[in-house]
Amino acid sequence: MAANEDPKAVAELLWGLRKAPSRGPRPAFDVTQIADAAVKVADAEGLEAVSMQRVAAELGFTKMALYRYVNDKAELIAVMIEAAVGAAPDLSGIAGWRAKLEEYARELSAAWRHHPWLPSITAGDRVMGPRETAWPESALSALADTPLTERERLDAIMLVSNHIRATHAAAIPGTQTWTSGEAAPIMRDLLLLNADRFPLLATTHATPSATTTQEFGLHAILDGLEHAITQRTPKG
Amino acid sequence: MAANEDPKAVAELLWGLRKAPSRGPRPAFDVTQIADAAVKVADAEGLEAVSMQRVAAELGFTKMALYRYVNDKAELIAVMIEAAVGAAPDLSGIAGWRAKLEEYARELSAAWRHHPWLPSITAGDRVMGPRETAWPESALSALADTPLTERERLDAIMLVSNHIRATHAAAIPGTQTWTSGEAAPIMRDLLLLNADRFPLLATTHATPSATTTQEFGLHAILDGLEHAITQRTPKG
DNA sequence: GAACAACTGTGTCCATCAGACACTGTGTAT
DNA sequence: ATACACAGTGTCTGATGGACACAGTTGTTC
Repeated sequence: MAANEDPKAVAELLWGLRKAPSRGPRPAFDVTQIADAAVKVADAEGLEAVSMQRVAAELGFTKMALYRYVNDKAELIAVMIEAAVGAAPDLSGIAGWRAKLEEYARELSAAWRHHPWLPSITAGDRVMGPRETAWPESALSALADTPLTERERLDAIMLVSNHIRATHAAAIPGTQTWTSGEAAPIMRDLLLLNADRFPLLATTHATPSATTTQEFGLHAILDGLEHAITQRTPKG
Repeated sequence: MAANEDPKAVAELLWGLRKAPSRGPRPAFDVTQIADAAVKVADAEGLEAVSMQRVAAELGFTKMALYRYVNDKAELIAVMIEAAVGAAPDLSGIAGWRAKLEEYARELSAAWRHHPWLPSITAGDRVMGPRETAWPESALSALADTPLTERERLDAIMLVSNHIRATHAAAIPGTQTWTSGEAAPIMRDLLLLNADRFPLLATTHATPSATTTQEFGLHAILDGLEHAITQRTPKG
């Protein structure tokens, strides 16, 4: 559980700056095969099933062989992410920043739906690979014609991405927050039992609505951004 | 690393439904002392330093003694959360839903600042204890006089909470996104080296701004909610 | 008061994890 | 031909969460 967390080494790995050796036996595989195998395990059995042992077994090699390609497990995770994120969407064919951002959110959500373990580990300070980096680049393009400052554009796309991330679990099939998962029904019973202490929560029966939690939040965020944009746009 | 994840058992623990035994030796301590010790470790050395061994040592007992009070580590985490979350804010003295939500966001942010490990583990489907449950109850009170539906109110407060959670790390002292952490400067160098592939990101020099990332997002969210609220409010 | 049953904390054991290190074998450069 | 750099393997360590048997303690029941 050490996970060296050496961002410089991770960067060299992800951006192809590792020097290829000239002498010695040919490697039996490469780092992308490791990444693919690990992604396969994570997709099938969850991220917690991904161990050096398990991934090595998937490739038919011993655990320690992986350490020739990857310094530690943190690097394994890094290449997994880079392998699992798909191609960033091209938003140039869409008119208007709002439609672009909506499409971006949809694409992001779809990518994460294919790899449910992805959103949780892509949070926080981290070195991204080139494929992943293309995503925020794409998102920024949506706001290019906007009067927002560079800083605000960055904040705006993080706001959208973080919202999709947070609502990801609740947005999976047709489930909704407070009604999905196995903890939710128990939580509901507890609230009803303690309705005197938590009247607002207890009476919130998760009324079915036309929009999902994810849609509601995205809509609100975009409305808020629109407000900021029109405010900065000189009228006339 | 099993973590039984039995939400029913967790609920019994957190809501005080565990039957107290009548016979046998008196317990040397109780579950709240375990929780406090674990919180102390997490605050000082991070969540990853919290192991059964470590917490038991803190109390001067063996690891296995803890299992008399807690079924597994998942329950340890659960009582840690309940012990660490402070008292939910009372928003009744504040006028207007927007000011109330702003205060709520501030309080939430402050609570998490005292326990930086808290936001990451409080995400997702989970059984909450009574102290923690008081928080969303408090947040809902901010929107009570609002024309939003129950569902929308829930979605709204989750939107705010999730935003605070996501921007928490970046909001710590005076740091900003893309400039905090040890990965950020490396990421920056990579972007400059590959400015042709990522022109928008590369030229985004994280221009200093008056507002923080957290403030910008919260402002946008509240603007969006205001839009939804005024839209539903019959004019005249 | 004695016997019993419930309960306590302890000691021992196991599987699994990430990772260090020594080793044998292999291919290339000299 | 020989030396060297590299490959994958086997073995070991320390930490993890947790199962289980055990001896000691205490309230309940006779």
